[in-house]
Amino acid sequence: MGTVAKALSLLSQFSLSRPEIGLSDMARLSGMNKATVFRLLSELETGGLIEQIGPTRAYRLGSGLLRLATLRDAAVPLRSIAGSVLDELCATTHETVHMSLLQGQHLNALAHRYSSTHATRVTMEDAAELSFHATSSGLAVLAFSDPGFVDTVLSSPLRTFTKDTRTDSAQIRATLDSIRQTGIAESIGGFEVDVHSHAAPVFGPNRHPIGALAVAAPVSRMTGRAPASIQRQVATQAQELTKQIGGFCPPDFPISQD
Amino acid sequence: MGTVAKALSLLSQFSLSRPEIGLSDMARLSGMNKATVFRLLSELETGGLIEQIGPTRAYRLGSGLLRLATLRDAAVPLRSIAGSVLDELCATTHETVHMSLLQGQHLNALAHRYSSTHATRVTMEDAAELSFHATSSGLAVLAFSDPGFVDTVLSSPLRTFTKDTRTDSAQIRATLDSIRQTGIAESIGGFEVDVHSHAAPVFGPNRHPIGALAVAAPVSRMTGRAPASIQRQVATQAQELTKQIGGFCPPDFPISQD
DNA sequence: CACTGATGGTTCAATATTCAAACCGATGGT
DNA sequence: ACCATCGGTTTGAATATTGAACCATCAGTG
Repeated sequence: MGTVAKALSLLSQFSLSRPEIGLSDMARLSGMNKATVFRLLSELETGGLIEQIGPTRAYRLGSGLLRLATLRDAAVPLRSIAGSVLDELCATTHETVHMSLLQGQHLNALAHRYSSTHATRVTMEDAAELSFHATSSGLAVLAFSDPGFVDTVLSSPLRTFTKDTRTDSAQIRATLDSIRQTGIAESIGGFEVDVHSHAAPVFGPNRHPIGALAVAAPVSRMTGRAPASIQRQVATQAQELTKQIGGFCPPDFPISQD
Repeated sequence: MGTVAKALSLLSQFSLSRPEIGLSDMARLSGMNKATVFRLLSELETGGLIEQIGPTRAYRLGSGLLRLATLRDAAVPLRSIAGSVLDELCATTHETVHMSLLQGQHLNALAHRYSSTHATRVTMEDAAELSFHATSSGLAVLAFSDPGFVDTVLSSPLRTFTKDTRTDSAQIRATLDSIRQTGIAESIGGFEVDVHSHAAPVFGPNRHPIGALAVAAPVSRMTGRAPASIQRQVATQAQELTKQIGGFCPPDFPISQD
């Protein structure tokens, strides 16, 4: 692992639940030497990617990220594009919709929209981590990830979130096969009880999945023609999103492409 | 310069006007060897901070920045806080307001608001670079930066943007002294003709300036009591912003602090 | 077609950087 | 006073980085 990769791995130690990390903690979390971590953190700090807090001397993500994200957004307005896609999908499905982003080994919620049509809705938290095996978004991404990554994910312990969480790796592989046929993933109460969600993968410029677009509804409303309708809509919107960010579907993706 | 710093310096080569950069270009721009640049770019890519575009093989800022910026924003909601401060300042001054962020050696616009009160307004571009010696925001930041940085800035060539741009370094130092007295910086047509702007610095947790809050108006409207009113408002809002992001004014800052 | 000058990407020996463990001063709890 | 922990610094030994030259490919040009 190169030096830069190590430095970047420090960045990914930060999360919603751990927004600030001290030097020694960081060394432990990353499994690297304290001196190494210190130097890396110092360099990241002068680069503005992290900053040190006064009294406790802990580190947190820095303000320079805002500028870089602004520039990224200007070059490839994913957020705004995703925004309009989310608005559209939310308006037509009348359910909670969200988009997630694949970040290294993790899938995280990036943005979401609630519909005001129904009194009950599925609630979400931005930047929340999504499980690969238990969420529709995770399955959608996994189905089109390279086999090595799938092996990595499925060979690590699969957490049970609800009584309906599927944790049998062979069964999940079968599910991935069927997702590859349809381009749509589904999870019924596997991550949160009473939530039935559909998701479609979104692809980047390298034809690899970069995330997923999903619709999450209460189980009770997903009856009759509702699932089929939502599947169609989430699939087309995900396709649209892929196209607008300059991405391409992989050759084996089932839905029409140009 | 360490390896990580070099890698990060590649990131800062991207700008609004150069959102995509090829390998050779990047090597030229950064003054580093092509092989070095390639390895750094590769590592940054696996880290998700940049990504490579299909056909042309050029590089651009990556989607991983969105997640990091989201996390940063969750930890220190500068963007949302700045948003409400900008809204407030815009509503009370009826002029274009913006916030800028100090990023290493550069000051960049981060967010802005237009007022719809007047038919004429000053327009802005997000992530645009602001000159230190010619803008009110730049002067506000410079006045409270450490002397070494001031020397660096003032000893490099000072670009002339308009006929009213001040480029005499001794004169600028005198201006900085008076800014230190008042806590407010001013620029009349020094950066863009016909623009009269006022700015106040915003401080981070280390009592160092992290950026500035500014109000930019047409020269013709800055008459009578208008400047004094704007100065008061931008100063109090900048103070408020500093407080809300967990920052502290330096000991020599003239405006009341706790 | 061959030549030219780009491009992105790769190789390898010389070299500068990074690593790991021990150490330091300060702080805080017992 | 003690012990543990903190952030930070030093050391020779180990390792990664460097830069020039090289390759394949492409686009334009005579």
